[in-house]
Amino acid sequence: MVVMTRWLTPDEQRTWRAFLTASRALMDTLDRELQRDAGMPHAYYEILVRLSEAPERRLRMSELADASGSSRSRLSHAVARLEAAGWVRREDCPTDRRGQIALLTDAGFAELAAAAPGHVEGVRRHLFDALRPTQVEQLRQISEALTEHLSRP
Amino acid sequence: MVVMTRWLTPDEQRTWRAFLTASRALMDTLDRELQRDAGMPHAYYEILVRLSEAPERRLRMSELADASGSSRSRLSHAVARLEAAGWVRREDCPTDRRGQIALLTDAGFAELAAAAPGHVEGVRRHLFDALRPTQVEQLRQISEALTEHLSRP
DNA sequence: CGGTGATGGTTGAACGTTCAACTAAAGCGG
DNA sequence: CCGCTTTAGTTGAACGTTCAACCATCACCG
Repeated sequence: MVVMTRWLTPDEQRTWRAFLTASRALMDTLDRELQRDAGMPHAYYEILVRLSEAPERRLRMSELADASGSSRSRLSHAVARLEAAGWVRREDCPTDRRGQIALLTDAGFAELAAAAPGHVEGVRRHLFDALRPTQVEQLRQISEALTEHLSRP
Repeated sequence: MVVMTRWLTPDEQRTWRAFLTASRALMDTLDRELQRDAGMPHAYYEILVRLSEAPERRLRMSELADASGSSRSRLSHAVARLEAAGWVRREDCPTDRRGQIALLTDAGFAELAAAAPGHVEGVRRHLFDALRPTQVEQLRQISEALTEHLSRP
């Protein structure tokens, strides 16, 4: 079956490349800052954040994977490292013998508390300082539409 | 010196998380599709694209690095792999004996031509089909503002 | 019940990226 | 022309991610 490719218009082309460049540059910058100042990649930071927001600072591995946007495998490896660093602990799940619960230790919480201000400052400087309030609102709507669309059939 | 952290407002918080989730999901999806259909990660695809657009399909390594948003080191490793696959070749630069020129081979061009339609279709489906024309325009302006801002002092 | 498929999570290998160290050549000031 | 700094690019090790295979347990249904 022959299917015609729906190529991008020049405008779309330009938007796509601009988005690619901008989001890559932003993420790279924040990742590098976090690595330099807190010794951890952004993915690990986000795992700690999600744990810190959970009731009792504990979450099932799969919920944590969903919340932090990691694959299960990625999370397994990551939690193994975070556990070695003493920032996270694992416990068996009482209601499901297959399950594991990850919990943020006090040391992990302290680490997060130390890293947060610098990182938030970075997000503000590199992202929000570049945008007008209208654009912030637009970016939110675009992002939400995108996520909505991506999580469909 | 004590510096007060400029925390994020709830609106900014929401925007930041939405953006994070959306861009990660989008990139992951496109990367996975490209890996499945063309056997290469998105970063390699982009290197091939930039080479294909250059005069005579050749670029200095550093120009290629800038154009494709890679670090020099990343590009070195990547080109080594692309060369092993027969898609790219290296040549000495005649005007600067330190320099290297990467050039896209016919095999590489063919590979790219085979991969492009599927990938473009993915970009259209996952990104542009989710947005209204106004939003596409907004996203472009936001992205350009961001890049502009990031490439400053 | 007992089988069958789905779910939760881990593992190791292959891969790609980063970081710091390094070589070599170019540019520049005296 | 000689040192000094800068630029171009590579290298290897450490790290993080992906992918596929895997084990264990659970849930459902005949």
